[in-house]
Amino acid sequence: MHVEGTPQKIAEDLLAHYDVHARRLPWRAPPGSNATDPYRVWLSEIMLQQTTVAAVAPYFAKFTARWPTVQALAAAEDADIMAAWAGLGYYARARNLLACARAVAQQHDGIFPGDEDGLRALPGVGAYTAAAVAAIAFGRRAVVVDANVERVVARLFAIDTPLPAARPAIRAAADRITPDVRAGDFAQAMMDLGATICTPRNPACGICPLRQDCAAFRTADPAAFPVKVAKKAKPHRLGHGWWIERPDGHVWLIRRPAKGLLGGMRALPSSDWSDAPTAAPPMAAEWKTVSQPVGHVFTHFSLALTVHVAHVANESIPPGEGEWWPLARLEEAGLPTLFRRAADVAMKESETHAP
DNA sequence: GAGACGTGGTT
DNA sequence: TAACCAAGTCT
Repeated sequence: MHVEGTPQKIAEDLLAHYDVHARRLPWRAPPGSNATDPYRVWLSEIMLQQTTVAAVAPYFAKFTARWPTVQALAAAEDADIMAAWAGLGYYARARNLLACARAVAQQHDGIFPGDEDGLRALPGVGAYTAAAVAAIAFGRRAVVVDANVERVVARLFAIDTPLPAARPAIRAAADRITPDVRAGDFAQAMMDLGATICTPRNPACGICPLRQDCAAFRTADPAAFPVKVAKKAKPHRLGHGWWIERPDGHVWLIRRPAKGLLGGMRALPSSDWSDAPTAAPPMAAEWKTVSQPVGHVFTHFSLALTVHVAHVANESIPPGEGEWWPLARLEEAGLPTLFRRAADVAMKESETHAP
């Protein structure tokens, strides 16, 4: 009969491994250093929500260079934050980032709350992020449960209840193995383990420091945990985007409504996105249609955006709110990826058919 | 509880 | 190719 790892042994084994193998990441204090800046921890945690380390790294560097403190970030213009976030996705995070920075600057004297409840009350900070910042930045014991921890814990204890129903049991198990000391290291060690060894597919059990503690390791298929229900297929949608260019090198950009998809971001004027979008151009002009639509996959649907190009006079005024943006500085407009790609194909079309 | 909410990399 | 997945939050 195998003796399952005690909670203490699991934490000890994991932290010993972490002491040697911790990933060096830009938002992590160097080994042996206790210098954790809550601002940098918080910023990294927001950026890392549903986003890979590789994608976050350049954005973290850019943000911390431009806005080194929460006060600096709080003083930034909305448009500058949104443009700097462009391409990282989940733009509600950028809106909440600014709201949170301003709340900390104005209501907390620029000092982040040091406990989970205080953090949880801030915009964009949910249960995971509050626990992570409390543990990593403030050394508080907190039960930090993200998708990595869910997977590691489900395997350690062979929890076979499907997600999301398994969440309470997983959380309770995570609570049991969370140590009273080094809570921040423990949380990051669990996430490192999930990201590098206890991966969703083909976990590297052979080099796992917890394999002797792991119930799933003793089954035929450790990767079968956690059990998940199948997701439904994404619908396909169609849409039209309108590239309106002036001979003096400007394009007409709008800003999308603050809420909803790509909310608050600059964009090309576009139709609704549906099975049968309205294809009426925003203004009378000689429109050319780019032959290949821009394909883009969002979280809950995929889109084929047909791009239409028109060259209009310098004096023309498209309908509605918007601004003429200089083509030479298009990168600074901070277009989300869909519209950046639409701009690419539109400009290629303009090149080809220039008068 | 379930759906909205981006993007890019991997399988 | 299509599906799956990533340090989740909000409604």
